[in-house]
Amino acid sequence: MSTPETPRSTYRHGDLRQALLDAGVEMARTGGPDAVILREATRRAGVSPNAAYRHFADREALVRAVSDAAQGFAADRMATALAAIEAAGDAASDARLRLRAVGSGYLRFAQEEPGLFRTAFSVPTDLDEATSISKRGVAGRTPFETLGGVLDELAAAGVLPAERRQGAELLAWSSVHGLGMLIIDGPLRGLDDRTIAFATERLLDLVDRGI
Amino acid sequence: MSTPETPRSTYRHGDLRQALLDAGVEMARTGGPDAVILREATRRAGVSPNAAYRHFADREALVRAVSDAAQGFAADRMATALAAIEAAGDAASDARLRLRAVGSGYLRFAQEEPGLFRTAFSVPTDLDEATSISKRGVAGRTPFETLGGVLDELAAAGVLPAERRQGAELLAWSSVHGLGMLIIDGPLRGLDDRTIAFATERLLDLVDRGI
DNA sequence: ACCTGATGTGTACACTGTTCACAATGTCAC
DNA sequence: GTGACATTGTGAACAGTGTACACATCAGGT
Repeated sequence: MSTPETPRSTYRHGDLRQALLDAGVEMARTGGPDAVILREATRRAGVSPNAAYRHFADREALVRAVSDAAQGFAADRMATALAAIEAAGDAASDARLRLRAVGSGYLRFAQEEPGLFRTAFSVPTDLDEATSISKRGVAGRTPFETLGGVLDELAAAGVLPAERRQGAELLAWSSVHGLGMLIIDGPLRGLDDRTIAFATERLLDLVDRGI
Repeated sequence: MSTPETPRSTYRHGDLRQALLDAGVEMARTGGPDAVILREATRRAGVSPNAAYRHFADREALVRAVSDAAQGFAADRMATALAAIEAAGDAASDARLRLRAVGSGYLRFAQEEPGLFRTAFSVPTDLDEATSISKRGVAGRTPFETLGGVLDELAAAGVLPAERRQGAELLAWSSVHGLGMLIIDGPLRGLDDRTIAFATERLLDLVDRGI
C-alpha cells in the first residue's frame, strides 16, 4: 500500500506534485486532514522526503491542496445529485427540490467520505477563496458556487424573497454543514443510515421553511 | 509560560491529573485539539513525560478529557446567556427568546474561544455520552441538556408542535453548530464582528421559523 | 558544449508519543 | 511499628514526524 508502483528509472519523477496530491487524498480519505502525512506521501511516490518541498512550502500547504481537491469532489457529488432531479412542476417547486438535492448531496458526501469531507471543510480557508479554481469539481464549479446557483433559482422563482437572497448561502450552508459535522464526529456519530436519512430530511424541511 | 510554578519538593505531585488537564485546556484555548501536546503538559506540570500515563491512557484520552471540560465551558456560556433573558411576555415568546439566547451563547463561545470550541465539538463523542457528568458546566448541565431544556419549554408553550419535539435538538444544534464551524475555520473566518452578529441573527431567524 | 535553474538526495536536528525497567512514596494488615 | 503491596513518578530508549542545509543530477537555452 505504501510502496511505490515501480522503482522509477529516471531521476526526475515526472509529475511529483500530482503524485503527492493523490497520495494525500488517499490518506485524507481514511483519516481526515490529520492523516495527511508528508513523509508517507513521498514514500508512496517513491521519492525522498525532501522532494516534497520542491512542490509544497510545508505540510500545511500540502494539506490545503488536498482540501481543495476534496472540495472539488464534494462539488461533484452535489452536481450529480442536482442532475438526478427531473424538472417537472412549476419553477418554484423545482427550485425548492433542487435546493434539497444540493443539501442531500452534500450530506451524502459527508456520510460516504467522512475523511474527505472533514479535509474539505474544516481546513481554514478564507471566503474570498471560496470560488478558487482549485476547488472546482469536474463540472467547473465549487461547492459554494453550486449552492449559490440554486439559491439564485429560488430567488428568481420568487420562493426566496429578494431581500433575503444576499448571504443566504451562509444560512443554508451552516445548517447542512452542521449536521454533517455532527454526523461525522459529533455526538451523532455512528448512528445507522435510516436515522441519518431521517435527520437529513427533517433538516432540509427546516431549511425549506426557514430560508 | 511552559515552566512549572515551583520546583516541587515532594515526590508526589498532589493533583497531577488536574494539572495536566488545566495545561491541556490552556493549550487547546490557543490552538484547538491539535495543540494539546502531552509532553508540553507534563512540562508545565513540572513532571516527567511518562507521569502522564498514570492518569491518561494516551494522548487521545487527555484530549477527550480536555474536550469534556471545554463542553462544560460552553454550557456555562449558554447558561449565562439564558440567565440574561428576563421573562416578560407570554410563555410562547419567552420560550422563543430563550432558544435564541441558547444559540447566541453557543455562537459567542465559538467566536470568543475558537480553540476551546473546536476542542469541545469536533472531538469524536457518542450521543449516549452527551449527558456525561464530565461535560457539565458549573450549573450542572451539559450543552445538550441545556438545549433540550429550552426545547421542552418551546413544546410546552405550544410553539413547537409535539410531534416535532423529538430529535429537535439535532436540528437546532446542527444549524448553529454549522455557523460556528464556518466562522471559526470555514470560509467565513476572519469576518468582522458586525457581519458575524448579523449572520447569527439571520440564522436564529431561520431556526425560529423552521424548527 | 557549457551554464543555469529546476528537481531530487543525504544527512542531520529537534520534537513528538510511547514502552520498559526501576525508584520513591503512601497505605494497610498484622 | 513493620513489612508487603499498590500507586505514582523517573530515566533511558525507540520509532516516527516536519524541516533545514549542502549537495547531486538533470533539462533546456545560449
